[in-house]
Amino acid sequence: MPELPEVETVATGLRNEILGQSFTDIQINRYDLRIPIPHDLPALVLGQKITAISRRAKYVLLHLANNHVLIMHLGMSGQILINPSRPPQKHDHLIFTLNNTKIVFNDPRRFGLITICPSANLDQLQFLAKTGPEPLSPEFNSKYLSTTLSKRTTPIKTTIMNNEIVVGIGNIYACEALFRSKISPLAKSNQLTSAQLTNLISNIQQTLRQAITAGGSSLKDYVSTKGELGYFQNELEVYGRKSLPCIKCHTSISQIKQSGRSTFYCPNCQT
DNA sequence: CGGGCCACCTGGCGGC
DNA sequence: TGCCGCCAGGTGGCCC
Repeated sequence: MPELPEVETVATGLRNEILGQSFTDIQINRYDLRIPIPHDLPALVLGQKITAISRRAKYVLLHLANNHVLIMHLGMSGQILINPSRPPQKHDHLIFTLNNTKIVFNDPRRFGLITICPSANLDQLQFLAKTGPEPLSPEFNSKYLSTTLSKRTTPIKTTIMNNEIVVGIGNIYACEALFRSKISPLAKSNQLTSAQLTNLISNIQQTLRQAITAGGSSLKDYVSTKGELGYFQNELEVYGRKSLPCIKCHTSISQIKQSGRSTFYCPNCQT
């Protein structure tokens, strides 16, 4: 279930628990995640102190004292659990131990990944090499967006989910931000006015920030229990509401497919 | 190069 | 109860 706010929440949770600690053990139960776990990962990680923890796009980055970065991605179904009280489970693929803390990486669908690279090579890493700005950064502004979209005829929803344009906006937040902006997900990217783009950016940022705040408030539950509490489910205004009345105008919410992904929108409010 | 489609993998749910 | 098909919050590759 991870979108950007959730990954941010995970990174924050890890920072609170294991920043400054060193790896004392690693148990790898299976190597074949989306990409194979490198066989030299344990050698590069064991004994190393975590000097910083950050997030880039939907990747959690653990910066190590030996100038390597441990990179983790949750895919569609991944969880990172800190000292879980539950017994080990089938899809606990990797377990890190740091002094008294256990970090469990669980991912039933194995769309997630764990890898490591020298810090200096991070930007050239396959997954981060061609990525656009962070949605919450100053670089993601209307000037950037209008320039980048000027020749794009792709529907705006597909565009804001394109990591080369802007990273970290998943399907739910794309739907929610477009709803708040009263922009149709089908609108061609290059036909939006600069006022619309400014408004869209503002709504993307507000929605993400709001969800990060919500994630933070239930952080403890999230890391200590099941993980899939759906802490922001209550705040969703359009996602998952097919055929239910729009909360603003009571028109029935539509569900369509765009680039293979479900899109929910109000055909009356969003034009 | 832009844009659409598909595959990767497992589990949950609704329908029959 | 059981089986089947469909669906899922991500991402990159391939093909036109």
